[in-house]
Amino acid sequence: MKILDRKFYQRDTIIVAKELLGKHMVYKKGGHELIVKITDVEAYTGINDKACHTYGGKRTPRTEVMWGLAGHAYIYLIYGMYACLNVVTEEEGNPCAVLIRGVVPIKNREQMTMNRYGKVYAALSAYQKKNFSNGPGKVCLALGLSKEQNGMDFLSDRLYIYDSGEDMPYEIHEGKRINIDYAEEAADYLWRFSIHC
DNA sequence: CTTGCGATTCTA
DNA sequence: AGAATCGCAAGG
Repeated sequence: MKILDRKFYQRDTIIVAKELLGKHMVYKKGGHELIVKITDVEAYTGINDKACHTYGGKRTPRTEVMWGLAGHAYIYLIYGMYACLNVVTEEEGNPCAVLIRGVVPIKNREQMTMNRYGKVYAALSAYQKKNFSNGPGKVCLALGLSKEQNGMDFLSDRLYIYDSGEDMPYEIHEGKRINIDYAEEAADYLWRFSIHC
């Protein structure tokens, strides 16, 4: 088990996105150690990417974290009710990030179920189990992440990503990013990466 | 201050 | 297919 270091994140966003697949993310909260495997991500490549929040060099209080050091968490609120988790990449001043779209629970699934539904896992419907954390809003709900954790460092005691050492027999699926129709030609870039599980 | 809308989710 | 729901950014 090897914790990803700063250099891992300070690289090309597409590469980091692909390499995050299959890695384990740890978040400790309220005495619980929540661990998930990353299965679905999207790359947002900064000022030249029409779908990116920093497109055209846009720098606002919300996007400030993306302009900073790689390996920090960029968490923002979407549609007034859901949080989305991103990992900042590239060198400082090159505001890019990887959106975590989907994960599967590895440890403390029961706690995640409480976070999300206030129930025990066994009480969930088949539909709820199947779609437990397969969307960016769901990932944050399950882990208990919200805007308050914006700017957290992925190189800290409470939040980090590690390589579990298991080999990656997975085939990486490439597709178009979701819900960015406004981004014109950038909407067609194949910058969504996922593994099956 | 006002306005328009979004890297979504759930239900019908 | 539609509603829920509000922070954020841009413009006046």
